[in-house]
Amino acid sequence: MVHALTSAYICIAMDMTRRDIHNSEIPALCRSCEVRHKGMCGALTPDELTQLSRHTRQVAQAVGEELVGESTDVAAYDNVMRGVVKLSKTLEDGRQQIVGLQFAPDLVGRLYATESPITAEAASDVELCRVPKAMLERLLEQNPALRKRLMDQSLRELDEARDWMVTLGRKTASEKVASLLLLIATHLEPDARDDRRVFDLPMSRLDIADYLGLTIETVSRQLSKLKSAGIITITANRHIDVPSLARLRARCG
Amino acid sequence: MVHALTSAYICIAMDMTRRDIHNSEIPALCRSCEVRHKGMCGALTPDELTQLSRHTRQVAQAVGEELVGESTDVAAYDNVMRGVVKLSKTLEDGRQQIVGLQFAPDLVGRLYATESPITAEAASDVELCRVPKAMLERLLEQNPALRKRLMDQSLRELDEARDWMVTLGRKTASEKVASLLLLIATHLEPDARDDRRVFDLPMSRLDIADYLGLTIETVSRQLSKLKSAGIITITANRHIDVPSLARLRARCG
DNA sequence: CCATTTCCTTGATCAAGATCAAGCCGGATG
DNA sequence: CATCCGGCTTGATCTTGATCAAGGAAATGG
Repeated sequence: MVHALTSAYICIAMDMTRRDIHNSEIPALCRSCEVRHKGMCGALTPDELTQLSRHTRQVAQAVGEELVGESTDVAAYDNVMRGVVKLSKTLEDGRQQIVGLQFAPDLVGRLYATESPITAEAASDVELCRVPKAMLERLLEQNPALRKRLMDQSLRELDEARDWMVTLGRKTASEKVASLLLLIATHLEPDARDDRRVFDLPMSRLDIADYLGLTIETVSRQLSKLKSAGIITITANRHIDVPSLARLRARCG
Repeated sequence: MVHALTSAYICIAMDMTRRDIHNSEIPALCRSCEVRHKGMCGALTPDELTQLSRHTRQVAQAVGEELVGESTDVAAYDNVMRGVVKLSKTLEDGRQQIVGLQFAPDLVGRLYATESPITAEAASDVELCRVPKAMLERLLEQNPALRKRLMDQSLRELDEARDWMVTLGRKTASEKVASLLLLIATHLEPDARDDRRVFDLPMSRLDIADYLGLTIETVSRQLSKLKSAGIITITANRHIDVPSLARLRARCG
């Protein structure tokens, strides 16, 4: 299920399209960047890129594999190339809460911390570029553009976390489920022209429940309700068709 | 109720005690920093401080006053000197969720954004130092120490937001209330030696409910339960005595 | 191919917390 | 001083979502 990666590169949010990258001075190792949106390559000098590529490893993780554990030493940062990574925290008695999802081209890993405050796991099959911690931090030191990218990602994640707190604290079960579908639809089909979205849920019902602070039964019931209300169509458990994003959004509270 | 501020200064997290500040080269305008823990002054050169002080205003806000509104232009950053600032988001129908609390010496305001994604309000009476947005961003450009401070604050806020997501999504009402008391106790009495904490709640029951994703009735009931269980003593509605922090923490789930 | 297991759905019941309602308390006001 | 008002508490009832339970569907493995 997991495709082999074909070259060493690293991508972090950068306002540069793939075409831009092709046209730039950036060495070949960066050219094959598969990330749909934008890659960070442009934030680095050719020298830095060459240096980086020597230490970067491509990693493929199957569903459920753990990238970093809670209260575990952080040895590397992972750049998401494909798939979805879930960030979670667990209470002593096993109750779990997913506190964030990361899509390409996010960087997984708490900057500067020696110990990860959260667990990062592959929610779907995932492809990663793994950079040694010290390496990235050194680059960060000397490269203002890269620094700004990561500052922006952190601030965006903070905004997203706070948005989600509203969902967790104040929305009903059906609003929660609608909000999640909307979130995933906009991340997986960001550039669709019209109001329709078709995508595969990159996570299990349990993951959904843990992200929404619900039980799987409630999630299942709410999805069934959205289905019978004609807001969505579900086939093969994971394949979702949202004929009108506007109609879905109206359910988000 | 709000004390007058006595001099222009700005304080942002910095590993420098008040004594250090007194002993340093930093000009007089910084000396009267009232923030208990650490001030940022040391992160700035005397020149920068002088320049900054010309543009900094001291502001006092009574309970309930708004510092920045949701989707409102950000013109300045506010450095909290005393009191508690609540960060909140509101749904169309009025449901509200508090998504963070800020204590001295936090900086209030979404860095770089032109539009604030959240509302910031005084939860208690508050004293602030207000810096023009452009000014701080210019300093940020040229001062690595300051940049690191703010990066660290942002990452800490992200960690805190994610911690709170567990509270919102997976804890019971009584665990939520216990978690909040613990949070406030550790912020308001950070350096108490023993296991006892005595403090005044810096927020109303409604604020507490909005922070915990509960109703005021449930909050009230849970506080009464903690009281009758002998975990806490409440006098005058706001004054809390926690004889044993460990016993409280045991309730936090 | 069938057996097993995991994931998902649906139904019945239960309980945590919301809602509705009444009253208390302390401070402000005339 | 009496009244008013906002913030808080407490009680009664209701609703939402959890829990318990059973069975179906799809993936996995022999």
